[in-house]
Amino acid sequence: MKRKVTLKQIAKELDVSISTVSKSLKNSLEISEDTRQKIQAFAKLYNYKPNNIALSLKNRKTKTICIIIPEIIHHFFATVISGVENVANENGYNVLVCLSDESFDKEVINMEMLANGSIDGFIMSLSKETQQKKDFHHIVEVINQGMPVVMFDRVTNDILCDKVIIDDNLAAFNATQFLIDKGFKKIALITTVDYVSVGKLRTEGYVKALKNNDLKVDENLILRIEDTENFETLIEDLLLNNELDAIFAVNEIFAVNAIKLARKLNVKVPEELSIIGFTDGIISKYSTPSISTVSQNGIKMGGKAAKMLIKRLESEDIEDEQYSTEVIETELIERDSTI
Amino acid sequence: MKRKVTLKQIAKELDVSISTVSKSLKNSLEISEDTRQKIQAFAKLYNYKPNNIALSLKNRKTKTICIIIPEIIHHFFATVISGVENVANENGYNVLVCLSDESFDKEVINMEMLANGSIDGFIMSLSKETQQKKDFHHIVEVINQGMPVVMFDRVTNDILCDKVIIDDNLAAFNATQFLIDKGFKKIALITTVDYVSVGKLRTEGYVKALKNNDLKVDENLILRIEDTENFETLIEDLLLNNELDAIFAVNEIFAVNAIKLARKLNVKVPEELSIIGFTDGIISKYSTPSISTVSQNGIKMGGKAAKMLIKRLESEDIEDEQYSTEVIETELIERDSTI
DNA sequence: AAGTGTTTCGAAAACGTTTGCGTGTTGAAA
DNA sequence: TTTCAACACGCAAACGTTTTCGAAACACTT
Repeated sequence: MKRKVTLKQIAKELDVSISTVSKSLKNSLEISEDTRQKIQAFAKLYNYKPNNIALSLKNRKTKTICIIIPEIIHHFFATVISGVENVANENGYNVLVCLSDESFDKEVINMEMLANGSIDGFIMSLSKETQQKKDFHHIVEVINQGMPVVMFDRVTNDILCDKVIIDDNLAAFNATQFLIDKGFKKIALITTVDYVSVGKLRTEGYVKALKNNDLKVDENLILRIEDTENFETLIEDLLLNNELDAIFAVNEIFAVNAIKLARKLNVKVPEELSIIGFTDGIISKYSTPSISTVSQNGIKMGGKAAKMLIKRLESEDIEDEQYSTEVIETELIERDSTI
Repeated sequence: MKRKVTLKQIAKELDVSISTVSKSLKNSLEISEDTRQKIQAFAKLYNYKPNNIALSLKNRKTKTICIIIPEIIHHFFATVISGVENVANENGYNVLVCLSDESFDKEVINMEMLANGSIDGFIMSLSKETQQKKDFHHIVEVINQGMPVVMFDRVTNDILCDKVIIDDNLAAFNATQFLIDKGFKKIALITTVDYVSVGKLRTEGYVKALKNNDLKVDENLILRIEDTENFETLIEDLLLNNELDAIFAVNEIFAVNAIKLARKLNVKVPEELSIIGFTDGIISKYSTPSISTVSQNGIKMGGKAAKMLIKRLESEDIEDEQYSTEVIETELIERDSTI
C-alpha cells in the first residue's frame, strides 16, 4: 500500500525544489533538459498524478457539474443523465447526481451543500414540491453567487437562466390534433395537477386543439391526478362513465394503466379506444399493445443542457451574456395503441 | 453578484486574524464571548459557508463516493444508484456517477481520473468488456493506493474487496425448480454469453436444477445471446424449433421479447408457454401478461454497498479488516406469465 | 576586467481551511 | 511592586498545486 506520491516527495527525493519538479513535469523550458528528464522519469516510475483537489482549490474550478432531478428510477430522467454524462465527459467534466425525491427541502439542502465550491454549476429539474410552493430562493441565491444554472423540463419563468425544454403545449396540441384527425370526438385527458409545469402546459395544448376544432371541452373528460398511487379507480371511473373514443395521457404510467384497465373492462385497444402517451420510454415500447407516444428525447435534452452549462462555464466572464431557452423538438411515434 | 465570502475577508473586515474568525465560528472557548458574537453575526449576515474544496484538501477526504456502472438507462442500475444515494446522503456523502458504457477503456479512464483525490471510494459493477478481458489492473491499483472499492452484481473473484451480490446461481436454480414443479419438462434458457459473470452463474443454476430432477440438459434449449440487438430471430427460432413448455430468461428484455414473439407465433402465454424473467423492473410489471420474475432488489443492493463503503471509510485505519461479501436475498414474484 | 545576457533554479505567494503553540495583556495574589 | 494565572488572540504550518519573480551561475562581448 503505497500512498500517492506528491510533488514535495519527489522534490525531496531528488534534492530539488518543488517548483522545479512542477515545471519539469509541465515541460517548462526554464528547466534544463537534464533535470527535466530525470524528474520525469522518476515521476513516471512512481506514477505521479497531480492531486485534483489541490488543483481545484488553486484554479477555483472543480470540473464537476451537478444534476439535480426529482427521481432517478424514471426512464426519462435516466436518459437525461445519460445525455449529460456524455457531453460532460467529452469536455472533461464529472457528473454529481443528486435526487430531490420531489422534496423541496432536499432540493434546498443539496444546492446549499454543493454551492460552496464543490461544483462548477447545476443542471436541474424542479421537484413537485418546489413547483407547488413557488419558492425558488435557493436557486436565485446560487445564481447570484455567480454559479450558472441550467434548468430542464420542469422549469419556471420566475427564474432567469438558461433552459432546455420541449414545447409541451405544442406537443400536446399535436397529439390531440392527431386524434381529432382520426375522427374522434370524445377525447379524454389524463394529466397531473396543474402546479406541475409540464402537466399544465400539456393540458393547455389539449384544450387548444379541441377548441381549434370546435369541439367542446368537457371537464368530466379531464382527469387531474395528484397522487402517483391508487389512481386506478379514477381512471376506471373515467372509462366507465363515458363512451370515450380516445385518451391522451401525459405520461407513460397513466397510458399503460389506461390500457390495462380498458382491457379489464373489455374495451379493445385500439379498435374501440385509441390511446396516446407522452415520453417515449421502455413501457410504451414493450406494452401490449405498444403505445403511440409523444417522444421526448431525454438524451438530447441532457446533452443540450450540459453543452449550455459548459459553454457558460468556459466563456470567460461573459456571464452576462443573454440567457437562452432551447426547445428540443418532439416526435409523434405511432405504435399499436392508436387505430 | 456577490462572490462567496471567505474567512480572510471576514478577518480583514473585522480587523482580526483569520484564526480568530475560524475559531469563533467553531465556538472555540479560546475566543472571548464578545468577539465570538460579533464575528458570528457578521458571518451570518454575509452567509458564510466554509469552502468544501479547501476542507477536502485539508482533511484529505472529499465526502464523495463514485459509482461506476455500465449504463444508466437500465432500471436495475437506476435503482442501485437510488439506494446508494440514499444512504450516502444520510451519512453526508455525495455521489458521483460514472458510466462505463460497457467499455473497458472508459472504466479505466474514469477510475484513474478520479483516484487522484477527487473521491473517497468506489462502488462499481464491471463492464462487459472488462469481464471479457479479465484485466483488473486499474482496480487493483486503486485498492493498493488505499482507496476502498465495493463491487456489486457483476463482480470477480480475482479482486479482493467488499462485495454485494445476489446468489445468482441459487436464484436461477429456484426459478427453474419452480417451473419444474409445475410439471414442465422442456424448459428453455435465454441467457447471455458466459463471460458476463451473472449470466454464467444463472446458467449454472438452471443446469443444476435440471440435473437435480433428472431432466436432460439440451444444449439446443440454451440460447446464449451476445448482441443486445437483433436477437429476436434467435428467440423466434428457439420457439419454432422446439415444443417448449417454459422459458427462463436471465433478464427482462429477453423475457418480454419472448412473450411478444410467442404471441406473434400464436403461442398463448401462460396457457401454452410459461415464462419467467430476472430483475424486477418496470417492464415485467406492465407487460401483458405481466411477467413472473426473480426480483433483485437494487435499492437494497445499492444501500448495502454504500454502507459497506462508508463503514470502511470511517473506521480508522482498520482498513485491513477482513473483506466480506454480502448476499442480498432474491424473491420469486409470481405474476401472469406463469401458469 | 567589467558589463551584458542567458540559462537554470528556488523562494514565496496564492487558493481557503484548521489548529497547535506562542505571546501579550489583564487581573489578582503575594 | 513583583509574580503568576488566566484569558484572548495571532502566527505559522499544513494540505498539494501553479506561477511570478528574483537570484545565482556562467558565458560572452568589448
